[in-house]
Amino acid sequence: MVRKTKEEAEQTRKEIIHAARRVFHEYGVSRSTLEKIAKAAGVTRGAVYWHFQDKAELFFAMREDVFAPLVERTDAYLLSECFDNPLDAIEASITEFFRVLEDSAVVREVFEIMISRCEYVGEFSSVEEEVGRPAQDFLAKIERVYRQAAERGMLRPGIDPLDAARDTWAFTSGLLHLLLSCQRGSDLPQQVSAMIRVHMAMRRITPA
Amino acid sequence: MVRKTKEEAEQTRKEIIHAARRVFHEYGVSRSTLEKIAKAAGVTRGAVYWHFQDKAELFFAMREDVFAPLVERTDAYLLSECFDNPLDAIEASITEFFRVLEDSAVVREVFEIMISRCEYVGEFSSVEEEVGRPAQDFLAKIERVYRQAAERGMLRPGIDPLDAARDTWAFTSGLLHLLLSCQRGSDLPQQVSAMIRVHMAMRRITPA
DNA sequence: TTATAAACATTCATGAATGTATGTAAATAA
DNA sequence: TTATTTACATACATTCATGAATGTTTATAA
Repeated sequence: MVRKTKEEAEQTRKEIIHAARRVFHEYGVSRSTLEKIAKAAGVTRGAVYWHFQDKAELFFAMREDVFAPLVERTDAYLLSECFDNPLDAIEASITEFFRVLEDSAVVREVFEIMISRCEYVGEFSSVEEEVGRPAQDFLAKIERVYRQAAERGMLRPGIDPLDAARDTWAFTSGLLHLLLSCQRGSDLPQQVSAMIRVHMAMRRITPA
Repeated sequence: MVRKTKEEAEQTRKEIIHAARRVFHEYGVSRSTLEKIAKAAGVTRGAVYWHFQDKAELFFAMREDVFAPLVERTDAYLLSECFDNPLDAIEASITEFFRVLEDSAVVREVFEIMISRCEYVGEFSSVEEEVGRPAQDFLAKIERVYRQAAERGMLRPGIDPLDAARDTWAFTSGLLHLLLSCQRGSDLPQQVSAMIRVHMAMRRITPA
């Protein structure tokens, strides 16, 4: 049975992406042969080559699948006007990010692949920029929000908005990396939300 | 001419390690063949196999070469009794770490290899633990120093030493990752020392 | 002085992994 | 209904990396 219908074809495409994620996660990207991925998806290499030009394109597809909706979700909090304190928006956005990371095994797997199971050289060096861009964007966004907080007198006096943004930027990046590389027995996952709260508390005005 | 003297042999061993670093950095670990490394070192694969069992052992040797002295240097600041304010010890230690990273191309290359040019799977999954251990140790050490600062009344009231330590821990890790993955045109390297100063300033008692 | 072993170089067999080329049956358009 | 794609599977050629085996000097110990 060859020649599936369009929907079926789209389905196998998704299955290949899912299989790629599992195989990438288990063996690392460079040791993940297209044969292994194909087998894990229940197809042959022919199918993989039909849907994707090569391993790199498959990698990009896998990444885009989870990245776009994640950025959209966190931005919804960050840019929301519903918070009367902009600092709450930042805290909610970061908290949401790590909640998704905790709840969704798929998202976590993709991040683990990107952080500790992929070599950013050759065809993959462009990925580094694509991964770096959201990070840069995040810095720009929280700087704006911190500035709003300062204007409304809700940022602790003496703290420059840009400085606060850079510090939160590094904090978030570090927490992500530590979380993904922490041993199984670590209690870090349980500390995450508290760490975020403490981090933000340090830049709030003291509640008299 | 084969059969070198012991010192010459040790010299070629070091040259193989240096060559490995350059090749790892350019091609990534998995695409770095022992043939390439050997050629870069001016020897053949025979020499590489003589000194190291396989690529993994060569990788470990390269890492250990720069890691041990670096930890020693930063710990010297962190555990020094010369500072009358423990927060200065933390600040000096972190600053020193990033200064070495900025000044030494060798150190930077090794960190870049470990962070974005190596897949932590298979024989290399143990590296992740070895890299994670210094990070865990760092957390424990700065927690102790923060506690000293609190006892001496030099930590801003309302901040728990453990909370401060965790926040600094994440900040440092994040700054490292952002720095190593930042684009060439970025001005982040110039901001590093200021960011550290700002970070620490937020937990110092307000200078009246 | 000589036997031994160190410090490599060279060669070989083997096993992947990749990309491409070709085969094929069914869906779809005309 | 038939011609043409589509959506794969199969087969093939080529390249490349690894590990082991073996060869070759020469330092070094006895």
